[in-house]
Amino acid sequence: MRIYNTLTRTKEEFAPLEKGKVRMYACGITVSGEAHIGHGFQALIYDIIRKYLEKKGYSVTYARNYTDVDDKIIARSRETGIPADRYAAMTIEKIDRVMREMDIDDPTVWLKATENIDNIIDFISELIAKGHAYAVPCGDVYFDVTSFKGYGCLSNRTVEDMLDGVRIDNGEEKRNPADFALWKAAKEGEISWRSPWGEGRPGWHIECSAMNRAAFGEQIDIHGGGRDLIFPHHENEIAQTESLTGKRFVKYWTHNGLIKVNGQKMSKSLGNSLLLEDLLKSYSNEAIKFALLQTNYRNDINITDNLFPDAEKHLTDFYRTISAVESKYGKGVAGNSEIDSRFDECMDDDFNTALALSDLFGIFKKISAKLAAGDSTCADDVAQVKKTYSLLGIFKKDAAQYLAEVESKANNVESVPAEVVGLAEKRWQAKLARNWAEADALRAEIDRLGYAVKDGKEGYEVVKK
RNA sequence: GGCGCUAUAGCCAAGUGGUAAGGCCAGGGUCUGCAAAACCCUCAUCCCCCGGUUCAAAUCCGGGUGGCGCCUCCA
Repeated sequence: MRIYNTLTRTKEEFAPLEKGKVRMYACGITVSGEAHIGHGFQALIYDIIRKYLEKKGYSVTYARNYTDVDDKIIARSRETGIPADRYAAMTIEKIDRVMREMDIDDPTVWLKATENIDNIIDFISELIAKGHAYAVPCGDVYFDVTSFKGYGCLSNRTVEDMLDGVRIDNGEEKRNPADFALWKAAKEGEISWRSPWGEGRPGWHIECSAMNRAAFGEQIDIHGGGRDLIFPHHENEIAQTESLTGKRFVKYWTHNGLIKVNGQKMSKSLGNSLLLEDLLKSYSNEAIKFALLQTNYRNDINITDNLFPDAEKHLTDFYRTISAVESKYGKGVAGNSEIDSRFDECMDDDFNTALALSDLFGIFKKISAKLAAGDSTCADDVAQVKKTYSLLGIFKKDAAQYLAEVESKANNVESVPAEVVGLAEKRWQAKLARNWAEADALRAEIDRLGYAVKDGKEGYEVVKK
């Protein structure tokens, strides 16, 4: 199995530090707002990586964090009048709920910054003792980037490079503009904890280093997060942890691509954030996953208007086939090793979910052909597909349940005006009377109103064009 | 200005040395009063440009150009 390592910019053969065991950590969400599709994608891909490693026989410990104290949370707290800790807890609850709706599993361990304040303070104290960090009179503590020779190794930049674009705030008392905060002194009315440097709160980067150490010790196998975290967040984690331990912190650094909407970066300022909660109103969680996994996790995903509808359509087709097979032959027995080994072959190459999903079209073509030919082994193939692909979070539902869900979500999106419904009914009657001229005239009328009539065997359906 | 990612058909997208997967769209056909659906067929002599390495390159190297991102909070 090969994994792309951001540190070396190559795909490397995967071999954990300790045989048979994998320690992995993925940076979670700063809980200042709602979960968007980018958060969902990141949670999804690391959930899949964890599950695939387990399938390969590894015993995986997977930790994720919630950053539950930061500037934005404090700002939200001010705006809403809700205490920061309560605001964070409420947001976490909301995010957890939507992730469950997405059917993304919890990690082995959930870590929260506010529950690790002692670990963070210890970590900072040790850095100061070793000469890698310094406290300034106002109560801030900074990491001294010049004290760590490897600084910049992940993002491939030097301290000089960084000074080029760094913003210098006059209020800060840093020795070097590239130094970053480990501890921030509390301002009036802010949530804070007692520390050797006064009342304050942890900086963002230190929490991941400290919680990693608390959860795993000095070294881990896989560390993940969005590509936007490479610098400065992950660079700083390396600096903090490695200057303390003197050991390589992470064996494989992995980074997922970001979500773009019609070619533009998704951001709050552009107002194009797609919230999971909203998407789930229109699409099944499986369609959302299918859509996201059609692109390699390392690439950015460009969400175009037809991405989710197409994914839903494909899944609907697949589920219809599953339904037809199961109603004829019942539930089969998974035993098609070809489907499963081909899937593993794709996943072994840096979790190539895009390739694995594209195989489904061929697989279902064969299943349909078998069904038409009266070959009952198609039921076994269906059972295998469900078993194999459930790792990606699809085909986990009962076919009837899925089809009903999609229908109700589709109805949720479009409601047909009564006028059109009336015309369609008139047309159906004309059709039954074999009055083709009138039926066609009514079809044209409905068409003008922006709807289309589709006849089935037993009735008709009206859809928005 | 520095750093990184990326460039494959109208669109999405896989493919890291052996001669272009898959999906959408489009076109043709079968079927059906018509339409839709379904099914079948077709759809990149070529992978941004220019050089180089090689028997062989979309794939490796060098140089360009374009797009995106990071350098401030960000999955």
